[in-house]
Amino acid sequence: MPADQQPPVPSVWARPRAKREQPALSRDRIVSEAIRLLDAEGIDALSMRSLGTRLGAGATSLYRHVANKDELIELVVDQIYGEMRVPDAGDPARWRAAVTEAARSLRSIVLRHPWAVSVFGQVGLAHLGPNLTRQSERLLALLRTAGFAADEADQAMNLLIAYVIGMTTSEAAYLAMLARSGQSEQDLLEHLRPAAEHALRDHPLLRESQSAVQGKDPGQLREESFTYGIERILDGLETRLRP
Amino acid sequence: MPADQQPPVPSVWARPRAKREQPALSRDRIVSEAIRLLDAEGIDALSMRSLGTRLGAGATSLYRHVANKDELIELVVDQIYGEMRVPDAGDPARWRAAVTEAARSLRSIVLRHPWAVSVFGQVGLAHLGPNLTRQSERLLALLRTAGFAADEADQAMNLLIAYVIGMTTSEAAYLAMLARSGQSEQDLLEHLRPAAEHALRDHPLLRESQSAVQGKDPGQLREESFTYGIERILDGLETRLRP
DNA sequence: GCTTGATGCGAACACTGTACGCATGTCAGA
DNA sequence: TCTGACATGCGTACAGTGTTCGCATCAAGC
Repeated sequence: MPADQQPPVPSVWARPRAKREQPALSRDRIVSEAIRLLDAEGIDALSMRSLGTRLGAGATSLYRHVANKDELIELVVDQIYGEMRVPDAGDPARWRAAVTEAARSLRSIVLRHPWAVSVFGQVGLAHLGPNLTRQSERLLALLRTAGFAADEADQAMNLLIAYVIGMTTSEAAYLAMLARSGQSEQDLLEHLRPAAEHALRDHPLLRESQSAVQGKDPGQLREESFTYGIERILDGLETRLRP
Repeated sequence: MPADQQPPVPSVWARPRAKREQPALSRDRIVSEAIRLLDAEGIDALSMRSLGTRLGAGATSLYRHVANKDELIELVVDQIYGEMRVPDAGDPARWRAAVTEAARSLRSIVLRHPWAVSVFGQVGLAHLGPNLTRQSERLLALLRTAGFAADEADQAMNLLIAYVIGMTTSEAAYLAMLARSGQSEQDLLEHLRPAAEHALRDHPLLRESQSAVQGKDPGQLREESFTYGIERILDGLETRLRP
């Protein structure tokens, strides 16, 4: 090999790259850019190629830091569980308020990241991720200080999380459809009106329920409905604390 | 064009097909074959091509009866809601038993069709499908005769369905993973042991809960946990009926 | 017979996840 | 300073995806 490997007309710009000036590619950067992409464009827009491009990298470079797309999604799901806020276990008398706050926090995560509900079914609840385990431990502490024994606290936690996930799944799926339609919620509902009327034709009770909420603010209704469920669950749990 | 379009050596077997001897392709046949395919091989195995092949048809023929894959999935989801059994509204005093039966029925549908949970998030709850609306009407009737007013019955129904969907989502995702692993549940748990111990290292309460159920039958535990949640929800609802 | 409308399907397109092998950059030790 | 080992990035390629389009075939009605 010749000693001089430079091209005939050397130039700083011709050299590949002086140094690795960026934080390079890392699992963390990949996961958080994936979340940004998902928040901005939804689940269908997430491909290894599109994500790679956003990171200024080739599609296949990601595979150095992530085993495959499924693993990436597990990481992404655990990451957003990290946004959950569970109050410290404190005054046992205020356990209802604390649990309610945790539940609202989980709901708001899902509404902030509505694509999440379309991967919960593949990932389960990502049972072993560090963030989910951390939050579970804190929620469990809340219930234990409220007075539940070890095994029952676990069941109570499952009940609470299942309710929040189930409720927000239907909310988030609806909101994602709304976003895809590009219309305002009122326009969409107006547009769906004939189909809805036809579907409820032979169902007087559903019609009655629906006309009872006619004209109210849909967002507030969702909020109230969520709160109603939490309140009933807490009522049901409370009967176990003082027989 | 020449009058004789037959090939030089005509034959019955050379002719495309004598008659349309099969029930042909129809939306119903497509949907039920899709469910068979999903039950047998899971969500990843469902492609328009694989489904077409199973029906003895080309992939693109399906598009004559179904707008696209998303619509097919909506139809499939509504179809399995049709398997739900909701008791007739009868004795108001037995509303807890009736609601419990409906909830168990919904759970068993999801466990029979575990792939469903990975599409709930895309489809919402398929709000306008004929089967779901029919079952909702029946569940609503149950709650109305139990004594709930129109608007509250609606919220109670949302609470119940959200809980069942949320709980079974995590169950079904776990069971799907179990099925993919090809191992028995005991083998899988043994195999996951080291990872689980590492994940729970700094979480004493989770460890305590987990060791409390060590050695018990996992299937029965899931059943008990589900029942616990339903009971608490019904307790919570009951406080609203007799103040 | 001829026309019309519904149905099936082969070919093609743009895209997907990912395996493989090569090039490059970093660093430890001689 | 040279050398080997290793980690990282990426171009290429492959099998498979959902879906569009235009052409062939059928049944029914005039």
